[in-house]
Amino acid sequence: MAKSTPKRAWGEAIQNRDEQYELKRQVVLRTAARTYSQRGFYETTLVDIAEELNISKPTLYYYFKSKDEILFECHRLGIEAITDGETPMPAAGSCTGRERLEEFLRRYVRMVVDDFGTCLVMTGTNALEPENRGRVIEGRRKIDSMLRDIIQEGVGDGTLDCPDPKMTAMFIFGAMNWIPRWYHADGTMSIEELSQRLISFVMRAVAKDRCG
Amino acid sequence: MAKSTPKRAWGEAIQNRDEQYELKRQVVLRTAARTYSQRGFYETTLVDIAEELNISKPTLYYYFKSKDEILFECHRLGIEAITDGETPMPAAGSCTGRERLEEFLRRYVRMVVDDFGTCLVMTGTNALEPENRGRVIEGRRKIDSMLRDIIQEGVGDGTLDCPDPKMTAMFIFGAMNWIPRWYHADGTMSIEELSQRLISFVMRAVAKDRCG
DNA sequence: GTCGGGTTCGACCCATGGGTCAATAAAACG
DNA sequence: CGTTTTATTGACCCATGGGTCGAACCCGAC
Repeated sequence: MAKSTPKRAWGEAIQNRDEQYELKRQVVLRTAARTYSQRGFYETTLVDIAEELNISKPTLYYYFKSKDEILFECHRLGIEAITDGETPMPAAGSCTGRERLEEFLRRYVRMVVDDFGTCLVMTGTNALEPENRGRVIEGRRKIDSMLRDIIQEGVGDGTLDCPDPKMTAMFIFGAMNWIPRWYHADGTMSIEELSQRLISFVMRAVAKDRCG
Repeated sequence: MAKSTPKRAWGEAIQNRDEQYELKRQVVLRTAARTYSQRGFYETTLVDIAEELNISKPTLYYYFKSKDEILFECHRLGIEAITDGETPMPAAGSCTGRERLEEFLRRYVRMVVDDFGTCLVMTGTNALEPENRGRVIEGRRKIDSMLRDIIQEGVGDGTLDCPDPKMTAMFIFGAMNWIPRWYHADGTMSIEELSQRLISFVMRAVAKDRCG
């Protein structure tokens, strides 16, 4: 039960005040994301999160204004991992739709196995307050249309082939969003391997020319 | 807000006592399943369900012993829709693995768009009490291995082809379990059409010989 | 009728858990 | 060293919602 450092609750190196603050916020978010994903949002109490960090509940309120906000930040980070990746997606037209699809899938899988991505797809948006909820839904919608557009592009340039791009996108999202429910990074299979398998599965389904 | 029959809350024809009881139980379950799926388990209060039925909360307790039991029954019905279908799955060996796969997918999609099936895949098992939870997980495990076995069979008889049947099964379940999150039977697309699209998507990915 | 069981509900109980506050401890500052 | 600012917490508040209970109600049977 006791974490690695029983005395120094947070246990990071000393930095200046503001950095320290931001750093602790991040730690809270990671922990919360993990706990929300594992036990579910409503099954997780703020005391649970606090205990995992060896701090007290009111301290959480020093960094966040509500349980809801914590969840929202987790979702936001998950979404941004896709929409504002450090290296941007190759622009439409710069390569084939099929290549862009592969790149998108690789990114999305990487996102979805991360704490925040997992939290995004495991906890529904129901829990969020109306305003935050709207923002998250908007973000997801954006990601949805990214994939849809890529598929459409691939159909256009002849590298992909499927009857209904919109529905196909949903099937693909389903396959990927389900990953956190069964995949656990316990060494038996690397993320790269997982990602590769998913890509070949999808490619067999939608690529124009067959390739095992 | 007011339902069709403001006076007679339940609104079915009169039957004998026991049938009436069973019938009302079923109505409660359907309503609960729908509400749980739409708003989420924790966002749904027993009063919500009661109001939707024009009855009071204590009446629910005349038919069920807890909120948890209601959810469990919903899950149970969802699972049984697959495991104990009226017409049993064709036995292994009676036809090709590929044919059995198609049949399984058709069944599963039909299940997943039904109220209970939707509830099963939308609400996590976290909400359930340990005992019921175990039973549900056991049921899901059984369904999982059904699909896995079918795929394996297909690989064995040469009608299917995929590198990792276990993982492939998970991708397929993901694609199907995600359906309730975007598909709504509002007339624009029939369940049969949906089912057919899903099947061709999956078949392109795992069938040995290509067929658009 | 009126009796008796099946059915329904208003009113209540109470544990849970999100959220607050005033008081402390720990740094930073001079 | 005081003093101010930042960080942390024990103790508390209170709305919510699952669950209970006894009274009332309905309805068929004698």
